[in-house]
Amino acid sequence: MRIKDELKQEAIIKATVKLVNEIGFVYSSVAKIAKEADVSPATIYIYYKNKEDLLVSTYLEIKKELSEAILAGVDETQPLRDTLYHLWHNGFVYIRKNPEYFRYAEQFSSSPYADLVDPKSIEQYMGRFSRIIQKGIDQKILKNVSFDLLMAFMYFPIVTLSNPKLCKSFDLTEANIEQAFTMAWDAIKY
Amino acid sequence: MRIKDELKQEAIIKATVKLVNEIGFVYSSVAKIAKEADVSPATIYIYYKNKEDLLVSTYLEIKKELSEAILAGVDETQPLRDTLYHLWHNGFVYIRKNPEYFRYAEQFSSSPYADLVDPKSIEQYMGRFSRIIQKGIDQKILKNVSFDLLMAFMYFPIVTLSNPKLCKSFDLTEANIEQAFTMAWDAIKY
Amino acid sequence: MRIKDELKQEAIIKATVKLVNEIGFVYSSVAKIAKEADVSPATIYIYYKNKEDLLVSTYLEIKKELSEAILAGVDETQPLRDTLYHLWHNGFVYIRKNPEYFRYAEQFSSSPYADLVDPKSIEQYMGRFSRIIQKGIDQKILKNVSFDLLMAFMYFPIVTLSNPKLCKSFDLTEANIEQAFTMAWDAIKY
Amino acid sequence: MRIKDELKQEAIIKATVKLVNEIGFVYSSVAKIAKEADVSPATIYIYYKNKEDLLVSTYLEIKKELSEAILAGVDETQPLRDTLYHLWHNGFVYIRKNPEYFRYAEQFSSSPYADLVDPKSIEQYMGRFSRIIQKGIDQKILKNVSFDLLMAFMYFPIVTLSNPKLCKSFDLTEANIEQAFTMAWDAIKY
DNA sequence: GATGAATGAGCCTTCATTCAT
DNA sequence: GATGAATGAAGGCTCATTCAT
Repeated sequence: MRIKDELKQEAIIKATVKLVNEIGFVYSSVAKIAKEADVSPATIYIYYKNKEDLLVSTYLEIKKELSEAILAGVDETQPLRDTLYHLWHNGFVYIRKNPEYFRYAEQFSSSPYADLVDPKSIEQYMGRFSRIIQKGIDQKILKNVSFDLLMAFMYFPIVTLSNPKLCKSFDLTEANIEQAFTMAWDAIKY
Repeated sequence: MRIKDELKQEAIIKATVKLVNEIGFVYSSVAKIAKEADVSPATIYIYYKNKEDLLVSTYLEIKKELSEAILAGVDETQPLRDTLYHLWHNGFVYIRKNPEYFRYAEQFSSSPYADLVDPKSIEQYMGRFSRIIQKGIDQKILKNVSFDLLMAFMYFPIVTLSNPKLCKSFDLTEANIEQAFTMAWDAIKY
Repeated sequence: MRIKDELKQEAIIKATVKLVNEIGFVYSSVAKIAKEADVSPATIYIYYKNKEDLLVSTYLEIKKELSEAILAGVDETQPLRDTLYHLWHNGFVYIRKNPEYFRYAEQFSSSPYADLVDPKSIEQYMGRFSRIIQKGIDQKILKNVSFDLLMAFMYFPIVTLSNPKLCKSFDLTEANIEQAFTMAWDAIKY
Repeated sequence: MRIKDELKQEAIIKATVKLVNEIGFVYSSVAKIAKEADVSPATIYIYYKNKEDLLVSTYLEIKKELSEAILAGVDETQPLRDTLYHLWHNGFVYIRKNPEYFRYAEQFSSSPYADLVDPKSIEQYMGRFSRIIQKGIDQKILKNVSFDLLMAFMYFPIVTLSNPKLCKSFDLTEANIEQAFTMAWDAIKY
């Protein structure tokens, strides 16, 4: 038996991301993705159970990459503000380097496919971040509010600001990233 | 001749919103909407030029309602913090009362149909809010940062927190609304 | 009771002919015809049983006009060649003056609606022409061939030559009309 | 992989021709053609870009066949009258053998789809015929009149006479074909 | 493993016609 | 008589998926 061709799978993922970015989630049919990847539609069904599986897997792959990128090089022994800024900065840098992956994830999140993702598969990436936050609350460095609230000011602004549709004039420069962080920090600090 | 049945149009809008909330934007076909509204598919085309028109019109209608609700009773002579809290509170109250309209608008914003909306038709609702913010900056009450940044901490958290998909455990109680505002205010105040 | 408005009926016929000429038989929907005639679709159903009736009636109306025009001023006491030329000329003149009626009739003839016309309603107009022809045969002025054959060379060339789609460069000038007749006459004469 | 099933494509063409002949151009929907061909509607779109392409391609195929049939075995060294009779006869024979193809072509020619055919693709078949005619004019065997006029008496009568709708009692017997030719020849000869 | 052919279900939209005023 | 609203059926076409090689 032949083994699955990694290059082929990669081509499929790239085509998926590219098409979703170019023509949107709805119009990215399996046939079009196959054509873009220079592959038969049937081939996609060798690597993925169905379209849903393709889209969800691609999303999870990106989400994993993003999470790893965000947590890269984090040193929890540093002051909390520095640690959080490190995370914050990592997030923006990843998006700046991989805007098309980020946009795919954004589109996916607000599509009906999002409901199909097992929440645990996302939360696993949050574990460490969650613990860092909790420590900040315990030490009375952060406001003692719900996790959702802290996320709303420490994580989602990254997404909002990086979305050119929502924030047309916010460029991902170092100065802007830092200025935004100051605001986020002011929001959550005790 | 027969006059247009207002109830019929309303039924169409309600069916549209309901279906989009239940099964998502993509799967809400004209046929399904018609069935839900207890109307012939062809009837929809009496009231709307096409599917796009139906969806966009419904969105604009909601956006208008939301904007009016947010600006209702605003008194700019009050201290800025009070004014902004008033707006903030109005927003959450509207969403609490019309969660299905809000969710429709959210899904619409992140769909390809969003590109079809003339930006001006949205910005018109922002005018007054924008002036209030600018005054705050001029008086050095607010941080002197870009409008996008202030929006990211003063407006989009409303959207984020109200989205049960993103914030599962954030209920729109008065206490939570106020707590969230404190954070937003801390983020933007000078 | 009110009487039917002749102007309205005429507007409907004119709109029908105009639209069929402009956008073709297939695309001339009742709704479009109604709009062109500045009338409600329902109104058309007051004057005509259904779409078929509208189209057939319009056709018959034109056919009648054409037949009358062709036979106008015919004097059978003249030499046969002169009589036939008179008819021939009349035909071309009518078409030259009413190209849109002619084109409508042409399109109708080759549409499925044509099958719905009672052949008798057409043949009635042919009666006199038929007798003239028969006399020519009896007097051995014309070839003793079937009526269809004589029509193929004495009548259908009018239609063919007047159809700009088929004969792009044949203009309906007097010289051309006469030249064509000479050929037709040569074909049928004994 | 599966290779394209030639039988399937042929079935589609046959079904198209059959249906157009039976129920007319307008009512021959893709769905009905598919059913007649015992094929899925979607399959038709594998072989043809769209309905237009299906109809036009079928027409061109027939036109090509007809043209080849007409020109088959033509020997220009023979006397012009014999050559033309050969062409004339060939045309009738093809139509007699393939009446359904001929009727399809006729209906197509007078449908709005006809406008979509590149005139050149038709004219190419006319080239040789056109040269034969021109030689006849130069040698003063034929009347010195426009090409359209010669066509009106040498080509279109074939079409007219073969159309049972127009000429109910003209059978394509050898005697009739010859008789008709005599008339055509009389029309065009010098 | 890989493919292009093949498909039934469903898409958005328009149709000829009737209804209610 | 005249109308615009209303409709079920059907239009052409694309979809996610499976088949056969």
